Amino acid sequence: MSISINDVARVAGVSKSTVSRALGGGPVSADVRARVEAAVRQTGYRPNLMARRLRSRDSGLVGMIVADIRNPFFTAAIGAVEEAAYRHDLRLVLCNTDEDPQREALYLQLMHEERISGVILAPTRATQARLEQLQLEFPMVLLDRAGAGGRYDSVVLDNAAAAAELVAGLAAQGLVRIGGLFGNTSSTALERRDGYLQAMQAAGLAPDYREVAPGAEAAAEAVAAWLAGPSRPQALVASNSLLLAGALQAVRAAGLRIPQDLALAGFDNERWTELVEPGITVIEQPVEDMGREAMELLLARLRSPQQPVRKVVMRGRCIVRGSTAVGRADPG
Amino acid sequence: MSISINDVARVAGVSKSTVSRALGGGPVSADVRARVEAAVRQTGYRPNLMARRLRSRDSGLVGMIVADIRNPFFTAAIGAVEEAAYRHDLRLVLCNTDEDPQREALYLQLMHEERISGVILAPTRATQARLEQLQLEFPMVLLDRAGAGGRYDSVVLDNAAAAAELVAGLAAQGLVRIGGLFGNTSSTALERRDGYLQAMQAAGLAPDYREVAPGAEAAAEAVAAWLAGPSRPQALVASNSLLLAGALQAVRAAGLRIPQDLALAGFDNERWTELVEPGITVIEQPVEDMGREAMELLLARLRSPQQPVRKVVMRGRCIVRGSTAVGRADPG
DNA sequence: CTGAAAGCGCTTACAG
DNA sequence: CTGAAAGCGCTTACAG
Repeated sequence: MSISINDVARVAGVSKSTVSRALGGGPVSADVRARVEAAVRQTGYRPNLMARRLRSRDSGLVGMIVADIRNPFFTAAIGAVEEAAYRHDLRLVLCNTDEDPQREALYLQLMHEERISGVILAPTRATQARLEQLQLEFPMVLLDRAGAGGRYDSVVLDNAAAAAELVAGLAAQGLVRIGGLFGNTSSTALERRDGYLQAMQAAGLAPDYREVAPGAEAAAEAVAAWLAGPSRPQALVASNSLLLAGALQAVRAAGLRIPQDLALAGFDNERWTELVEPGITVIEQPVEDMGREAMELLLARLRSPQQPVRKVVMRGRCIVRGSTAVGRADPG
Repeated sequence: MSISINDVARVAGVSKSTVSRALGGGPVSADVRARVEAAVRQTGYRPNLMARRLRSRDSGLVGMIVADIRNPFFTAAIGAVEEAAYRHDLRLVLCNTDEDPQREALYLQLMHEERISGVILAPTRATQARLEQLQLEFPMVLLDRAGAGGRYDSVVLDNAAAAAELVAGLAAQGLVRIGGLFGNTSSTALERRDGYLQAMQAAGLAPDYREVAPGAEAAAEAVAAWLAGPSRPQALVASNSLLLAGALQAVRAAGLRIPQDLALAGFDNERWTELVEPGITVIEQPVEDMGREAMELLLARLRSPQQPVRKVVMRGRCIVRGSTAVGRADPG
């Protein structure tokens, strides 16, 4: 049997109300406080959070639902959110949906059953569409994937601008057949595709892109077929680091040289993008800031539920490396 | 105000006991079951898990405490554990300690306060030492880091054998100054170091190793100094993928060729180890299996608390790539 | 098969 | 400052 507040009360010789107050930092006499503290030590008492939360109607829990825990972008975001939660004395319940809308729905329901204080979510497109009509009982902040919708606070990258910057850089080097490789589950990929399309049009180039499942395997397959096909691109822009890795894998397998045979650029400044040769040109996302900011938005919303919806758009940083240095010497 | 079981009972025209039974799949008449289900739909009722857990004394929660969420090994392990938890209708509470023993202690205490059903832990050495005397109220399974201790079920790699295999491979190519690079926080690193030492001795070679904080930055710094020093190694074995990446970074910065100037090998078959040129020789860990197995051990322990302690040791697979192909043509 | 009652371990008005 | 009482939303013996 577990030790309860009653045991402490008995040992300290006070009522359990008083123990509760002493533990909660309420107004108690110094003598009582000392006796309670001694009793806690003596009994090894640890409060039961289930009971505390049930009674106080505050779960002290924050949920985070991400689409792919194996994507380093999300891992880094989780780390930042966890850190922030820890600082605010909140616990983080993590859910991984593997881009499955059904699991997203299930987890959102579960969050409700947990009477969670708030949720940070990176939804699939499918879920995103239904989010607007959803009547949630807790505040939610969208991270990385927000779309145009307006009901939720969100923190995202300026995806279109970032993708456009990559394309513009390639076009400026005289490349013409610039292909795009985008995930097919996130609004983020959609926005990057739009930025790609706009930049291609601005450069007077004909777009050519593929949308694939957002993992390295699917990307490798798609790119392998693409490279073997009739309209081989001169450059490829991939919309996340997993797609980028898959693309690189296919390029290597095809025996093509980078950047002479194919220039390559993508998203997320993973360490390996600097370790391969030549290094890969990427958009670096301020992912730690994004995670922290998402938590800040959530806390602000919890404090004042009625405040206007905020959308924080962050700027990516383009890191130019050898993979796009066409016509120049490889700096690697 | 939230909808409670009382509201459902009123709408269905039965007592809340009956609602509870109907929802829990207990013995109720078909008529009542239908009415309860209709009432649930009508009211939009969702059970309050806090209350349910408090009463039933079963949290349905599994905790996972890892040292570094940014280490892909742990990310993959988390994914596998989460998947298994999901299948068994358990929720996963994730905690990240950043290799900080204080946070480990805090989280373990928290797990108790959550009345968590069980915990999967990858402890630092500091915590590991104290684990034996700890009197936990929940079962715990050690993942990846177990040491010699005997009180807990665990699933680990045969670390010494794996490290020895890497060293033997390098020694077989006539390399003499084979350096080791190990993390300074985990028993895993310790075991890999021991495997390294044994293999060096078996090969009649003088060991030379460094122990560093288990991150890429510290590794890069240490290796940079090492390479610039008087006894530059001919080969380097790194005990995880972060250290390996840091080492590679330093090698690149020093302008050395792999494997001619320096052979390189390490742990964890991250995708990038195949994408760099030459590819890096690594020990692949069956990380998904390890995560799944940890959950299996935990479930078995929950079912029969008195069963003997089990330690599952898994074998790594050595994947030989160009980074250790000294004296042969680079296969990359 | 169903309901009334007790109780899980807390916190929080309410008196004093 | 302290205690007795009520109650958070459930589940689970206990009767019937």
